[in-house]
Amino acid sequence: MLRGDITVAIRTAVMNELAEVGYGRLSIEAVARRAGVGKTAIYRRWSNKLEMVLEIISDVAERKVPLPDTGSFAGDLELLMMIVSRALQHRIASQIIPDLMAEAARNPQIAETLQRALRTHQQAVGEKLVGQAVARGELPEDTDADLAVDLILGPLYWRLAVARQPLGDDDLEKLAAAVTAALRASSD
Amino acid sequence: MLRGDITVAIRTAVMNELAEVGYGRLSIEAVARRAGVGKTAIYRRWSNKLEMVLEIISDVAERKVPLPDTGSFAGDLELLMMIVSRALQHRIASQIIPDLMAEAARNPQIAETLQRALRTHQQAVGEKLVGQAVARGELPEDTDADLAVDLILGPLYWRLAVARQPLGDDDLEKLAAAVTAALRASSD
DNA sequence: GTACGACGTAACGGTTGCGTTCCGCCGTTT
DNA sequence: AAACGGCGGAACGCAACCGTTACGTCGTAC
Repeated sequence: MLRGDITVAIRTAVMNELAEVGYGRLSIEAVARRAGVGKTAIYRRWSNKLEMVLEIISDVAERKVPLPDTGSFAGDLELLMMIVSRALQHRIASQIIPDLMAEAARNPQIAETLQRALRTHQQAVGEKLVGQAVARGELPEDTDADLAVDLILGPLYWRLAVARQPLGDDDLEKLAAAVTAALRASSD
Repeated sequence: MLRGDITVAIRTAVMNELAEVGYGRLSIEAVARRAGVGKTAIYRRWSNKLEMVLEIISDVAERKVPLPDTGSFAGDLELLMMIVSRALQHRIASQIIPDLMAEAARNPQIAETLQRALRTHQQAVGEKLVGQAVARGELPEDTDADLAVDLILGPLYWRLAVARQPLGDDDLEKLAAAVTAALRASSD
């Protein structure tokens, strides 16, 4: 019964509004204005701001990242880091993600939604990446997948989302090499 | 002329309010209420919310971190990571920092203030740490100090401020060992 | 062609915050 | 003793947004 095109307009309006003003200052009225839609159309779909954002965000966040398998750990790692760095340099994502992360620190529902989306996929990616490398003999058997995830995503997130410094291909290579060295030695 | 005790009350109220509701929803009225102070006392000191927060934050952020020098790179690194992890696990800091980081993405003035505070100190710490280690022959001469900072702070920030998973002393050791290995190999 | 229902518009009363102003109080300075 | 000035409190007009309601339009299903 609800018109699909209008739902889409609202969803993209929410994303853009989130990027521009953040969750804290996001207002239903502004979303309606931006989407060219009446407030009623929004309240017909969701009962309040939190519910609306949660539904839209979790929908976007749960789109799976393709798990790399290039045949070598170095290749997998570089591909993964490339994908993540591209994502974190995307205009909207780079605004929304840190904002929601910060919001999650004080809103358990947002935290849970993000954790489910992030952790599930990232942990899976990390475990697959490490598992493949261990199976190939490229990494020690006792390699810690969680540690690997921290080492891979941490510097990328820090550099791109926090320090907000551009990351060139050469930087990416250096980073990948460093992470590889770190994990190779991790059984010491 | 302005009473110092009142200024202090306002400052701490701002910090607590920032931690609880974030910059986006921080209101002068709430700060005044929390500080047990009239709005006039606030407007007598700052002309608006942005100016107030910037002044207070930059004041706090510019308190220098003691630069470690334990005599060995491993010692320096572990000490630094311990200090940073302690700071990031502090209740108020762990709420305020990601929030302001996210806000910085859309407010150039906040971005500049944070960059100045963060970058200046972190870069200095990174360069000193790496410099000492290189001088002692513990790291290759061409070690990239920026890369080192990314590798040291990235995983910590990711783990504590983003993923919000506790970091035990053993995890810290593993992380430090991994970073050391990464940097040792970075001249390859 | 009639009934249904989602749509936009407009308005509602209520809340919150803005930045400003005026007041009376009170401690300090002179 | 008098003047000064920061203080809290209260109220101002204004703006934004909340969540809800009523209304008229329009496309679709029956």
